[in-house]
Amino acid sequence: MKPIYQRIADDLREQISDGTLPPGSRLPTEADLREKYGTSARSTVRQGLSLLVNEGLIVPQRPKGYFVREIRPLVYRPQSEFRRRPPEVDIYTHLLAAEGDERRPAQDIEVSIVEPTTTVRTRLQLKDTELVAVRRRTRRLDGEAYNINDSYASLSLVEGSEWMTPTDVARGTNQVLAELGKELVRALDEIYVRMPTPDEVRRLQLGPGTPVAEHVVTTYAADDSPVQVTINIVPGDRHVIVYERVKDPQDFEERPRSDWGAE
Amino acid sequence: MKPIYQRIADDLREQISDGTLPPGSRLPTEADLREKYGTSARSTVRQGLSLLVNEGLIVPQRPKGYFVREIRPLVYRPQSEFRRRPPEVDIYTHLLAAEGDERRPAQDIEVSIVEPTTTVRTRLQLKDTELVAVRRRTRRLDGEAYNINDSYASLSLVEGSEWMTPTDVARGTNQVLAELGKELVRALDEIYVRMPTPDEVRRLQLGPGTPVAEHVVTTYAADDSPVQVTINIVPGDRHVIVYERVKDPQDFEERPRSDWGAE
DNA sequence: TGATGCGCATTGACCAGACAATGCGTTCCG
DNA sequence: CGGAACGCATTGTCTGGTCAATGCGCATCA
Repeated sequence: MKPIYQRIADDLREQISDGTLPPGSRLPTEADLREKYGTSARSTVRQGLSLLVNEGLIVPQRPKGYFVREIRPLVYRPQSEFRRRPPEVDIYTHLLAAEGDERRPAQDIEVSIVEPTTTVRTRLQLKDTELVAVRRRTRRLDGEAYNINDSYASLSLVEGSEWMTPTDVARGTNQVLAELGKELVRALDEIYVRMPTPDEVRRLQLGPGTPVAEHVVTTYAADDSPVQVTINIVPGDRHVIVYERVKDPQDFEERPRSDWGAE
Repeated sequence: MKPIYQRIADDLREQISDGTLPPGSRLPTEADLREKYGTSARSTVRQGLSLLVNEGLIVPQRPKGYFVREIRPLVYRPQSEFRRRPPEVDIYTHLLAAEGDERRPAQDIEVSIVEPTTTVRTRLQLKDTELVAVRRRTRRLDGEAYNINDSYASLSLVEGSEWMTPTDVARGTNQVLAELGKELVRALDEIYVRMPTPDEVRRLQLGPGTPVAEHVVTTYAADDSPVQVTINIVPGDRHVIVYERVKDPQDFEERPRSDWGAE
């Protein structure tokens, strides 16, 4: 026999996924459920609801009740600096509605000098004592934070340059790096999927049960030396991460082994 | 004044991140914590611990106690079918240890004919009545499931072909599609970050607080018609998703506006 | 009319227990 | 010596409450 709190969660989850409880709608109150499932203890009902909360399906709004979460992802394109036109030819756009949605963006920029974390140090191949400069940006849409974006570079490289101004750089910080002799020609993207830290929850105002993608970009100059590490924290409930790939003509008859879009 | 259960969670989280409680180590028992924080009610302590459980930091093991989770991500490379040599030149490998780790892989394959979900139908641009074939694979490493991989294609395209055999296809199913006149030349990757469904928890034996990436690959033929949709479910605690990008010489002096590795 | 205050429904935090389930180690017995 | 039985520590499920916090609507009053 399944525990009561699980039956409650399963039943409600079912109703959410089959549309009986559409996004934005209100769930039965704890008291309703307590009665319906014949379980007197409120904690049991709460235990069931907390499952759904941690799955990111519902949010409690004291004292109004529990509501089915509404999500509306934006498109996040790590490749956007590469592409000439938005997507190749836009055979995809019918899939990805509401791009940007014409809502006005804003961002905070803050520059400081810090000791690098291990993540940053290994990727920039720094010596133990070397310091780095960091350009921290929090991006907002209609005032709501939706993305944290911290770039790190060796202090000796960017010191005194425009890279370190805490304002928008019109021609782009990559251009600044290029003028410093480090044109970025290659990048490695690592995407880690995890739950947010309490700090991230605060800065991004994340609801419960919302995972994030930690998107670490290491960029390299033509001589294969790492130049910059950027760590993006991307809330899962507000974004789809999108990449486009084309078959490289050079690498044509290689790797016939496994399925494509697989592995 | 912060609630007790939060203080408990904060203190323990701190100890985990600063190494006082290393991965694999055992936490104080509920009774210990109850005493330490002077809170009599067990439920309060449990509430605090459940926060950490849902953040994926600890796992309860009845009746042994709570333990700090150990994670060891594998590298997941959506682009692997493109690349000729493993990574470009391998200037990255020092970052990504334990690639594959020489553990022997295995997979279940299962083929069936189904009505497409909305996700699949829109991406394959199918008519309402059209059926699709699906090739479902569950991949294991040392018996442990680590990846679900379902490919969909229009039934009329693959019916009767080797694509539908529920066994490994030596030359690759992409080759089969090529022989059917649909060589795959372009792909769109969408990555959604979310909590798993109960079904995914079961199939992948996910611990609590483990988010997943839903990686949807739509592949296109040379005439821009969609051929196949593959949905990968990638557990966050076992994988890093890795992409490599190179600056396209054609698209050189474009997009100077925003930072690179940014958006 | 408009602002103020009050009640009320609902969730948040906490208390003080009970009994069940489950691994693990120890003891006991053949 | 080897296996079965038992006890024990610990978490899992659930009972049956209390008081606090918080929006919201409604009534009250200037």
